Amino acid sequence: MDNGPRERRKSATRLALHQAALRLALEHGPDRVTVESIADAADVSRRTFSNHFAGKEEAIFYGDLLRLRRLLDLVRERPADEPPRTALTRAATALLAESDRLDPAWVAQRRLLRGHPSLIAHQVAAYAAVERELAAELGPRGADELRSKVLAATFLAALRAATRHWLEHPDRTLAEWVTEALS
Amino acid sequence: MDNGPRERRKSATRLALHQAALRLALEHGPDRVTVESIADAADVSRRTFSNHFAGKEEAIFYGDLLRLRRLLDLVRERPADEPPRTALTRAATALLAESDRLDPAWVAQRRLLRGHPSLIAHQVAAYAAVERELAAELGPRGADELRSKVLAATFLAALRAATRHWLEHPDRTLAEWVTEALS
DNA sequence: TTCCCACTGGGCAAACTTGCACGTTGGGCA
DNA sequence: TGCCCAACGTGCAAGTTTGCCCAGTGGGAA
Repeated sequence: MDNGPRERRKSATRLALHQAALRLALEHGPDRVTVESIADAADVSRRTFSNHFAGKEEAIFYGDLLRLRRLLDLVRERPADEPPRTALTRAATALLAESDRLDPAWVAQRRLLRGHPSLIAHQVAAYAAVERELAAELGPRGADELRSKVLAATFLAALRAATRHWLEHPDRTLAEWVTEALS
Repeated sequence: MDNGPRERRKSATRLALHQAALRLALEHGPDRVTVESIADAADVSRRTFSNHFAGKEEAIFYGDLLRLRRLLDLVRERPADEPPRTALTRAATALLAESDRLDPAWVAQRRLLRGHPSLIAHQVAAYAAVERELAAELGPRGADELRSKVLAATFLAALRAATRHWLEHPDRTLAEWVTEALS
């Protein structure tokens, strides 16, 4: 983390592109949004958009990617001798504790997904990549290769299920659903 | 005027540096402000400051420079057959009409000048350069070389005098003082 | 079908910003 | 007086953004 003006500017434009993409997608529907309109909304050239994202879907899901990477970091921050399942549960709890103020953009993003199967392809690809990283992180904690993969897959699946469930039953907090799902 | 993202960003940086410089100079005094602190306040590197301004004084007076350049443009916008003095008067009136919402930063800037003679050197240099440009603009309107220079000099001097007077006697508007001074 | 056109992805050079390094300067202190 | 050091100005290479370019794609009209 260099934290000089250069890095700050770079992630600022990336964030601006993501937020513009998400806002426009929610506003007009994901299909009626052009890369150019996103770039304009972020006060950046179309070319610069391509420097950051391979397509509008990637820009829309950038927030999700950040969230997943944060989860990975939290897992890595767990003590190295912690058993795999404990580390995963604690990391998930920590992630939810960080974002207790429920990010409305993220909720909107989730709802956006439901009606647009084309977007889901990118979503699962992103999750698959993170899943591999997550499994790799579990090896050093005493899980063989297969068990690592299974744990990572089921863990993320449980998270997704709890989130989906929460969107339909907001009567309890997301944290509660997640805790229950992980048990 | 290209008005693409690049130009917008560039003048935004310049403006941010100017405003940071002015704010810090008013806050701590012009002598106790370093180039680095200005750059930090504008979220820009020290090197970038040097790419825009030769020194902190230039950054502080950038607003003045913009104002003078705007005056020059207004003179150029006057009909080409308008006699020199009329064009000058009308341009000054137009400039005042544009900035009727009295820019508090500009007022503060003027007050800042009064206690710091070192800053005045830069100020007069800037005015001298504009004065030459202004004189050059008067030639095509039927004034010989000497008369152009005299007109430009007296015109700017009258503006400065009216402004100074207004700072001490804010009981009438700047526009009124200027109109009176130019007559 | 064929043509047209908006949208897209990406190569390329130029512009802008940045980090680093180096030499200079001017004020404070031993 | 001589030394030290913060602030400054600037050359240079690398990173980022931009404008312009061209080729590929897909959907709609002739």
